[in-house]
Amino acid sequence: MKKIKIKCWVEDEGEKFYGPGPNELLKRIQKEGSLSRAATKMGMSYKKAWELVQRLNQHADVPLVILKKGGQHGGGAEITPQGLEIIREFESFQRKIDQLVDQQTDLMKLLK
Amino acid sequence: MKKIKIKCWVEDEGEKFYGPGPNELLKRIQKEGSLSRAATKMGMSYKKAWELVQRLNQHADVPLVILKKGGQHGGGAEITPQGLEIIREFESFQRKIDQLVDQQTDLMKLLK
DNA sequence: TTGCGATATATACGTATATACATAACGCTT
DNA sequence: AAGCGTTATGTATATACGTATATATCGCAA
Repeated sequence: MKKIKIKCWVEDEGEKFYGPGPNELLKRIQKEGSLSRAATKMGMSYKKAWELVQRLNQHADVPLVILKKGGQHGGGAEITPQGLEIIREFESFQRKIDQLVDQQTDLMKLLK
Repeated sequence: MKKIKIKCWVEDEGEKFYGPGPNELLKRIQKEGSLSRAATKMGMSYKKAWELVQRLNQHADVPLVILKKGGQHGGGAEITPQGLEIIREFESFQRKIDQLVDQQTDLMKLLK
């Protein structure tokens, strides 16, 4: 079945640093409390996940994710309140876009 | 400067066949009257452009591009009325999306 | 029938991206 | 001091992608 797809992200000087991937990663970090487990569960390599977190924190006034190493459980990861807010805003934007996509019946009629 | 970017396309069973690239190609074909010139001018290889046209025509009830080979000028390419309509509809959709993007000030405030 | 300019098509190559792997560093607990 | 699980980081490998290159095909004109 044919369908319109749309993808949005935030970039700075051509460097993407927030989009569907980072957004899902943040949500999984919140649930798992661990960057490695979050990455593994969404099929992303740990290295890539770690790099995403670096870029994310670099582009926010306040860190969105706090990574801790060592300690009782070996370390861990947690999302800051600002991180949670980004997730909410991004998904709210996504829903608005989805509504707009659903209205594009004229374009779809021209294709099979 | 940071900015929200958005990209939309139409796909069928995961195969993308219309988006910003094909849209620009169609416009250039109309201007140039030739697929090879259109591709060259937008920095796209002829092969890729030719494949795009095949996919495009395959996913419309009526061909969007007509390719002619041989003849006085060696051949050429032209856009059908349906092709022109697709361009109009796609760009109208793009403008609506751009408006929505401009309204997302809350998301941008969280990032630097 | 030869030449021209465009479309049509296959193959080889180079590059960029991501993954896999290996290893180090860390800090609490026992 | 040893062990544990996690974060931190470099390197090598694989793979997908686009591009470059080469060649064939077509139909009108001279």
